[in-house]
Amino acid sequence: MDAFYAAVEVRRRPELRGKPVVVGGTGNRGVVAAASYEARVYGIGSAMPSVRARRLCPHAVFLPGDHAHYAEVSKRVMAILRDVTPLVEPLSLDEAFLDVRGVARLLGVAPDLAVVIRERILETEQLTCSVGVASTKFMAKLATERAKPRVEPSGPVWGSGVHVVEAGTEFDFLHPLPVTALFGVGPATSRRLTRLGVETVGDLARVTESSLTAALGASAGRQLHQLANGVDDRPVVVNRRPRSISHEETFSSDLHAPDALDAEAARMGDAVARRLRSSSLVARTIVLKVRFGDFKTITRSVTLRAPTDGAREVVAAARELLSGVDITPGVRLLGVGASGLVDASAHQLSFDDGSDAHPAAEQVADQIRDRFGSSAIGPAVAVRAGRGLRSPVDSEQKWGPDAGAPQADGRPSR
DNA sequence: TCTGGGGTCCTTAGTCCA
DNA sequence: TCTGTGGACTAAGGACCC
Repeated sequence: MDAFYAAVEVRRRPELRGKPVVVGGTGNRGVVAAASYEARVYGIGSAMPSVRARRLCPHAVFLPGDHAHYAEVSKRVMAILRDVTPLVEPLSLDEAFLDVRGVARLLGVAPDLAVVIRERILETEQLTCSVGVASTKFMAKLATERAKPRVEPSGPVWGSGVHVVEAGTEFDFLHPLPVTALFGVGPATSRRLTRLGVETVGDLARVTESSLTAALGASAGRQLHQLANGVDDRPVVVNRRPRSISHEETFSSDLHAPDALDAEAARMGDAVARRLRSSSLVARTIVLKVRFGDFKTITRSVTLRAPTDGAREVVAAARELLSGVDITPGVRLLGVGASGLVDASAHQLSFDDGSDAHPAAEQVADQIRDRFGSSAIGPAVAVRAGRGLRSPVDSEQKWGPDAGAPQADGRPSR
């Protein structure tokens, strides 16, 4: 999807059409989640601090974002794709891989299907998307980038919408691209490759695999060597089970009070447990993430005796991990996560595993939240500490702390 | 400039055990 | 019984993606 969150907001509020629209954190610690192409003309891009975006284009419309709504729209768009083929692998809310080899005889060849998909999404959702067609996943992704709208100083230039990499022309397409275009090449890898004299994918293809593995490690070296040479045999995978579930939050100002942090850990642990239950998963490992005022980030984790989806166990583990962390420098961000996930149904509870994974009280709490909203009930420690019971959904809607959010520990702002 | 939130995967180091 | 080795597992951190 093109500038997905921003496009969805413009659809809801047609008066914003043609204007620079920025979706993301509205506070001074937030970042941009999506920018309309009109906003990108000013140099605004995703992951940019909101403060900087505001400086670049003060008259842009800044919106806080509505994750639940985007998820709804995404579900409908994915349904359109599944109408074409059942082999759909969602990559995020606004991206998916399709394997259309099996439906070509029935519905038409891939380039024609790409046009059909664009038309259907535009017709039913009034949203534009770009489609890349190629013989491998990573090449299709690069082709999609080529099909997307571009930004020039004079304004947005709407792209072709579909880009096809014909068989036999893969290297003509691939080799002139900068290495940073490849999936998995970020700033750190790019720096190392520059030291090897590698600027383009073509340069990369000429480096031996052994040189690459020596510079980047066995896994990354091998993978990049293959990609640069057009090799990518990953299939489209339809049902991926999540590997981890987490909640984290940056505070509007650093927290110092142990009680306040303890309450936050409890609230986030409760939210994580609830999401585990709603996904019918249990977790073996609980992870606490702490980012200090100087941005130094640590994680602490514990593997439980038995997998759980119980709020009591998750919260207890998170609080225990927090108690072992020196918080005196002040905490900018706190997060609680669960990994080592297995299907709840596959996990047989034993009599002596120390957990009762589905206490009746938690099921009732889930029902109350389903009916009256997620702020209707929460862990007592969060209530006692006077923190609002922000729900997982509320948290998902945020890209950084609110503008003007109250100080959680009552300290004056710096 | 000043860095969100949700994820995935990889590397390294330490420990336990056969 | 002692020692070495390698695999499995755990913990922590880093890079990367949308």
